[in-house]
Amino acid sequence: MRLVVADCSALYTGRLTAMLPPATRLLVVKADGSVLIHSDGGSYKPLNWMSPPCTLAVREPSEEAAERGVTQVWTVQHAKSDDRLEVELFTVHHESAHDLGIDPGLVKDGVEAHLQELLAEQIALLGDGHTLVRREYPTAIGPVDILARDGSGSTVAVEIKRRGDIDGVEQLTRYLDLLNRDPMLAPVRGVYAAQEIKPQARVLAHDRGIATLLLDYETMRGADDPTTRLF
Amino acid sequence: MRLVVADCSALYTGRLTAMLPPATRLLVVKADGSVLIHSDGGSYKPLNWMSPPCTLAVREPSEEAAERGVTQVWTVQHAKSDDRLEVELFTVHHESAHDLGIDPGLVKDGVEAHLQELLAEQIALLGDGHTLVRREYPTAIGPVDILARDGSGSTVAVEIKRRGDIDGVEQLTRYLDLLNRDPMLAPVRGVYAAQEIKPQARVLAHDRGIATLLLDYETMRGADDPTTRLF
DNA sequence: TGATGGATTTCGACG
DNA sequence: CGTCGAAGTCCATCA
Repeated sequence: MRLVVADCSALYTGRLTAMLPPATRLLVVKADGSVLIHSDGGSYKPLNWMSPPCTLAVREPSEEAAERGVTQVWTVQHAKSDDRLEVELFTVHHESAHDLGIDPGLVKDGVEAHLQELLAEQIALLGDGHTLVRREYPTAIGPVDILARDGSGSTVAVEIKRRGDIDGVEQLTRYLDLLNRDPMLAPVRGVYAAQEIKPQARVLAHDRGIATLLLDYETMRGADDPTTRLF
Repeated sequence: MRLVVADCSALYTGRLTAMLPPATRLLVVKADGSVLIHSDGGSYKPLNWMSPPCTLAVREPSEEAAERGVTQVWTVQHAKSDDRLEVELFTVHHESAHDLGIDPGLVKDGVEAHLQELLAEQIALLGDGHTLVRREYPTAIGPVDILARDGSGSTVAVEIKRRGDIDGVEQLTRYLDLLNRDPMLAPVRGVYAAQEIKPQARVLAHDRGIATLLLDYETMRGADDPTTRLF
């Protein structure tokens, strides 16, 4: 990995065109040739970048560019598309290279898949007497997150989201349309379960006879068997 | 901005729980206190990070940690939530600090808004005889990207996407349902225009009587007035 | 290898 | 300040 702090300007052309006026920035060149241009603010997203696979070529500035104070020109060309990033470097304030080796990677716990696990374990959150039929119940248009039966034996389809937006309601509606055509299952009720449900999504869901269920991850995690946790 | 290259491990707890085993990585501390942990590969996204507003506290390791070789512990606490990032540093290979100043920011050209402008200018792409009614035609559930009339005077509603996914078809369907209730406009045809249309979206659109139109940005940009371009 | 859907999404616009 | 939709989205999973 190469780190360069320099005054620079940049031009990206590809899926869009984006220009970066001259300023002092951090340039990171990773082992795979990818380049990140970071400012001293914002979030984790660089101002500009090139994703691998790509190649970096460093060359001398043209005479015209040299007169503007440019000392190096970086051309980063994507290997499989016309995406290209051109960086003009003026003063270089810092430069260093480091051997990092390969990274063992990240271990995650607590994403939507985990919410689904927990709700399947704690299916009574849907109401007393509910039993799990199965997770990822397959249909022609994709799997339903959870299929269950309520106390009276009728079918319940559950769509789980971390953030309950309107598109999740659309998705569940499509599943319900399909499931209700199956005489073995019909009538099927819908439940939209999420850690957070947007007002518009709630309104649309209730409008379509779909119940909403707010999931409390901390509580659910607390109630689950701690031996199944990753760490 | 502070740059540190060090052997480190990290633990993030907040919206999820994520663990990073020990390895050599780049740590970036931005002026606003935010922290990025980058490996020497992947994309522009860090392995782990903390977004501003947050505060970084550096402290000595506990006795137990010191015995494991830990030399520093960084605790990055989000200001408004319980999100927290804990980094244990072992050997530090590099450390430097740089004053970057504020960044003038990025200038973009060629996003969805631009596609909409170009299609409005070149409305005949919908077919001979089409005329523009207006862009961002307001409805109760949000603005329709483009409203036009075809050669015979009947109304056409256009939804524009860069990438034509299934949700765009759903969106246009909702608009059409609504617009078709207006006797002044009905019957309204739908056109789904995008630089790329996913097969499922195409099938669903045609199933609902919605036409699809593939947009070629380069050609459209070539046909437009070059003086209106940003650069 | 391409399609699909989630994401610690981030980011910008608008009400 | 929330809400909503786009993004050079990235990314893993699955067919």
